[in-house]
Amino acid sequence: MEDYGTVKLSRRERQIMDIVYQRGRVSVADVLKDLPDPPTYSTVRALLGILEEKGYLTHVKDGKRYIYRPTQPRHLAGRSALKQIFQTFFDKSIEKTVIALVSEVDLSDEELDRLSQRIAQAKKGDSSS
Amino acid sequence: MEDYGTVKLSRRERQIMDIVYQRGRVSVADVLKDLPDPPTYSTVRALLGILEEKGYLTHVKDGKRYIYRPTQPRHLAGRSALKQIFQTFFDKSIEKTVIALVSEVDLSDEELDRLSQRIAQAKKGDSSS
DNA sequence: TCGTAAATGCTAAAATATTAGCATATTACC
DNA sequence: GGTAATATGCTAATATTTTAGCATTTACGA
Repeated sequence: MEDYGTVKLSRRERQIMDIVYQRGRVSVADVLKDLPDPPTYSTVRALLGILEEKGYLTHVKDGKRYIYRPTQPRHLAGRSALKQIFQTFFDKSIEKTVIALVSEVDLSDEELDRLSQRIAQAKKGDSSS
Repeated sequence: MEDYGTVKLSRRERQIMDIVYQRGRVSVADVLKDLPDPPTYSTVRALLGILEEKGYLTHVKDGKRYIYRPTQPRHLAGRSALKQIFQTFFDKSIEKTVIALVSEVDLSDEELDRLSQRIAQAKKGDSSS
């Protein structure tokens, strides 16, 4: 599946995909609730249909309504997105990106310790969790 | 400045902003070179003009051509982008995001060590790089 | 200096995205 | 079963984005 962050998707489509990945599974009403400058119910349905047609979503029926889910698993989509970010803003340097990430919020000392430990561990097992 | 990743920008505009942030400063020809499914020179000029009008870019003259640069500094735009990513794909967990990032590429043992050290350091000085 | 290559200014057409509205179906409840 | 509430199916209008083309300007070298 193509990287959805940069290419192919329109503004609204992107906004919707973000909501879908945040929630995991969505109804039309869910999406409507989260969309900035929310359009009408009809509009959201149309967009979801387009995204499904393009292959980014599938739906199943739940009672009388549709529940949409992404076709590409969340962790894969996240990887693609991260790749895009660290290529664009951080000179393709993982290290720079991690530093920026860590300074983004205030982590407690314990959290920082845990993090550096887990990274240190990664060089051994690489347990593909 | 508004987060340019999710809202307000069209598909082409986003593609162009990504190129601008990757390169730092761009001529029309630069952008054209990097755009997927490249349109014409004219088209790129129009888009750059729009982005400037919207406040995302400025230009200066360099000889007879324009050089465009982002108005928002790269590291700030990167922070916004990262925030968006870890909220959308990683349950707002810095830790999950870092793990994903580190497993994205094969880092050498030294690099991993250095990284975990720098994170461990962050809990003390927080020297604003 | 004068010509030429390569840039920008501007305008308008074409394509695409976004939206709304009406018709129809499905579920739940009395 | 009948009915109201709440879905979806589909179509068409509107808005925006994307594109190209022509006119004009600018820098540089013969």
